[in-house]
Amino acid sequence: MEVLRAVIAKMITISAAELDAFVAQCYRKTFKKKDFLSDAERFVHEIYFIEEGLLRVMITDVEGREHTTHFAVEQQFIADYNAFLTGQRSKYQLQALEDSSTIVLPRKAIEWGYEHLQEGEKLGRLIAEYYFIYLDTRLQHQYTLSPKERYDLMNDIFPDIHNRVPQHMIASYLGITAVHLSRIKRQ
Amino acid sequence: MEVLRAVIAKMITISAAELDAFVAQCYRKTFKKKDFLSDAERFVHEIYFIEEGLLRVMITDVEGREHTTHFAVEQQFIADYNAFLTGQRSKYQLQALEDSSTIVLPRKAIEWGYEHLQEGEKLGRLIAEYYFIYLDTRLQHQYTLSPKERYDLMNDIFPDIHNRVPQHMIASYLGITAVHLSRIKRQ
DNA sequence: GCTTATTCTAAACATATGTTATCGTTTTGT
DNA sequence: ACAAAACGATAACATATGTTTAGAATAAGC
Repeated sequence: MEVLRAVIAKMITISAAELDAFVAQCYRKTFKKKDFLSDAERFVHEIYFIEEGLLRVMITDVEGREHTTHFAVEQQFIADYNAFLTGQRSKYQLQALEDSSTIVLPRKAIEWGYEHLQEGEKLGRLIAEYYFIYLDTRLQHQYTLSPKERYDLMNDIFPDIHNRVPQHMIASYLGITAVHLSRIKRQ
Repeated sequence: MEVLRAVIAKMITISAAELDAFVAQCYRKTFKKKDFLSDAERFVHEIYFIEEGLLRVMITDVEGREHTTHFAVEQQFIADYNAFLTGQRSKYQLQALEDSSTIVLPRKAIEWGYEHLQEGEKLGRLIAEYYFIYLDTRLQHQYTLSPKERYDLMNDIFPDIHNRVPQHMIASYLGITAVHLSRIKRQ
């Protein structure tokens, strides 16, 4: 749990005792490649912290088509945070794209944190802000960048993604089809 | 400022004295139809609370095309929250679509709130969460609903929008062209 | 190590959606 | 009250992007 402790300690001021108490309420859970952490239509009561591996968030539309909306790797949090917050059924699925090791932060631990950690609310605020910034920035790119530019940007930010996830998922993440991405790369 | 006080009091537990002190750091600002509250490429240091009127958030792409990303009305907050949080230059513009009255929450007031209000951090968390949920839900709809369905949904949620904003902005908000929206309505 | 499944590219084809232009109608500003 | 601007509908046309299919290259599973 060392990495999780370090990540939290970087976000807020927190004592070792507080960290102990918080982390004691979390537990490790591992997933094999292609496992689903969480399915659509379920109620969501946990956030995952990724120790090792690579996961994605996807959503399935009425025609049964999958859309990948998010990739996450080591030292990041991942969840259907919307369903977690609103209490509504999940619309997303979380899936491991590699064998992965996660730490589960159950709702109880998080709410305990809001009440008992000195800066628990601040941690919650920072996480929500982080999620918002991530989403909004992606949206901005969707509006202002061409598929090709989004593709190049992704390669800058996450250079080894090609070796870790299949291209059709990258295409989906970029909002285009696999065929179209292949065409773009040709040029 | 009564409405702002009420909205805040509904979100967190807060004393009248705290509210007084907070609200004293805010001030009213009015805008005429078509005025810009805030321009792109600026640094953002305020959040607006809408007392009266209707505003939009828009972004301009490289080809000079405007995309409307958000409408907001009475009793809602509006801002380029991304730029506010990250300290980067604004990518969005905020524009009044009707003569509007707002209350400006300067960064100083908000940061003062985090430090001095009993539940200041919680208020910040709730606002960030609200923004996130809003964005994420829109994204979900973009993935899973057809333009026609998104149009119908918008009419359910915001029935009088047609009388308040021109159709080409609604189309832009839905992610389609004005011509296409006109075609959809014909059916 | 062999067999099966997955992945990427390519070509041919299909189409939803965008673009441009026109024309009444409505709204706005002075 | 009038002129100018903005707006909504429509038609004709253009095209970027999606769809389907096939085959060769890789990777995965037992």
